[in-house]
Amino acid sequence: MDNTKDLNQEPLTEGSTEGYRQIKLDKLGALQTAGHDPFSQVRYDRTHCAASIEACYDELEGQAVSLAGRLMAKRLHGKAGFGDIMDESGRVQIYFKKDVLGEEALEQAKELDLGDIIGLKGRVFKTRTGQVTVEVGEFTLLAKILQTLPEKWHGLQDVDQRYRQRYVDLIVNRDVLERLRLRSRAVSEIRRFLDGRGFLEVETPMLHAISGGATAEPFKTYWNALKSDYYLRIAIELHLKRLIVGGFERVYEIGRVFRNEGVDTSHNPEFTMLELYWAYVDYTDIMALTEELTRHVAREVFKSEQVTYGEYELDFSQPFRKVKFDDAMREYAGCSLAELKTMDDLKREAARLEIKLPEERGFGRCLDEIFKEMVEPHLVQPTFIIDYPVSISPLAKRMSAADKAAAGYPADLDVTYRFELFAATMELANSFSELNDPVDQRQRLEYQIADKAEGASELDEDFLTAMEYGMPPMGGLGIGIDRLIMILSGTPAIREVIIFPQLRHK
RNA sequence: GCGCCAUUAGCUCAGUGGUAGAGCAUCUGACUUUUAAUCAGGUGGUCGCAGGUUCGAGUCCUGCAUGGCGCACCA
Repeated sequence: MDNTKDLNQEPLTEGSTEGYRQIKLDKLGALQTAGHDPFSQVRYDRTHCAASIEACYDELEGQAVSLAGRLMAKRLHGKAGFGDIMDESGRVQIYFKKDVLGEEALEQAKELDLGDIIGLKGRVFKTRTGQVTVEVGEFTLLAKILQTLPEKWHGLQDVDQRYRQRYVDLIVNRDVLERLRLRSRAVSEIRRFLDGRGFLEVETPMLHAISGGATAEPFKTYWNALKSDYYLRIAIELHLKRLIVGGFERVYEIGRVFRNEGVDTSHNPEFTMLELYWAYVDYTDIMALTEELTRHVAREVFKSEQVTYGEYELDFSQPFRKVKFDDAMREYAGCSLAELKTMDDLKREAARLEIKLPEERGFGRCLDEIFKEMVEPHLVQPTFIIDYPVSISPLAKRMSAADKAAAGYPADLDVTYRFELFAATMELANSFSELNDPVDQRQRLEYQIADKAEGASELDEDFLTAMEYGMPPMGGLGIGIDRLIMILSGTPAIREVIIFPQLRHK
């Protein structure tokens, strides 16, 4: 494209999309012809960030500073003009004046477009209205915008475009950048917290030959060299447990897992999980750790243990409520686990409660459905639901007869040492004293397959073999990081806490 | 996958079968402390895409695409 073409030959397109772009291309071409190619610049030395100019005004008044960032506003006044420059820290006003810059540089400044990236050196002062400002002594164009930024009042509202062009969203909707920055800090803080307690971060495969560790439909892929189907992992669990067999005693992984399911305000098909395993402790230790971790991140990163989340006011400052699964069912579904032993029991209660059970699914999935329908909507404040039935807990250890008696459960009720953490009716964490009996484990996984649970179509024999080498008793934990960030940042939409959420390819 | 709704200028939006609009942005001119700068004058449209009804469709109908919400799927 000829960037130096005469502007007068294209008078009719100036207001069109191509026209806007062509005008900027022409400006760029003129600069390049004059030997001022912005894209030849490789660095710009800064002394300050934008936000520090106002924050440190008392020390900086009258001082020379250098800044770099994006031009976000222009207010021209003939032989002078104001602008706003934005960098990651924030914005500061800049002032161009002919007396200081000279005629040629002032003209170049007036040619700048909203969205151009510039570096500048200047003197800090306050205008007569008291606005902290940098009077520009010299400036350099570091990148030329060719597109047009969205409007300054309303920004970019179109949800589709916000996610597809997240870079534009980030430029004009600064709260998005701030929220994603908090997310990163929270993840760092989680690592610090766990590292400080002797946990070792590890990385395990994302490509799995057998999909396991959770009940979910996997994404399938194909490994050409091996001529084999593979799956993207749906959980991290089974590999981390192998490490505990091998002798690691405290491990965790923070990483992406993939589940082949729909998108809604609390689901993205790829999401970030924290899983950790801690040898020789039980689920009550993990419960304490989970509560401590959650409160720590709320306090250190989000600076508040009270959060407004949609219609809810959540309070993380108080000890989290602990409710037995059985008690929650009695209270909200009006039936105890002792009354729910067969598929017929479930059908009877579902009919009474007017719940539609999933078709062609087994006992566990249907019991889970009743819990989800009747109990979960009540779990607003941070709440641990504890002691899940074995039918929906294939990897959790069975409660001993002594513990069941102590907790008041009937001797014939099969419950496990398991908890889940809920807040704002959403599941945040899942944990148990891990089953380490390889014979029982085999039976449970076979039951899952017979129960037609999704993803459970093939036994992971190597995992069972690992367990046969002896797996110490341990507590395990999984936390949905995206959901935790949603809750702690008060953002009731998972896509607002994921940098590039999944969308249909256009 | 199902239902409802949306899609008009770069962005945010109005437009109720009869000439396609506003604000911001952009262009031209004026303006040396403005800050949603101001003032004057312009440019800018495949009304998501494809059909149909009608003398006439941005508007009504059908299909498709993308998105939103709800449902379904989903520890």
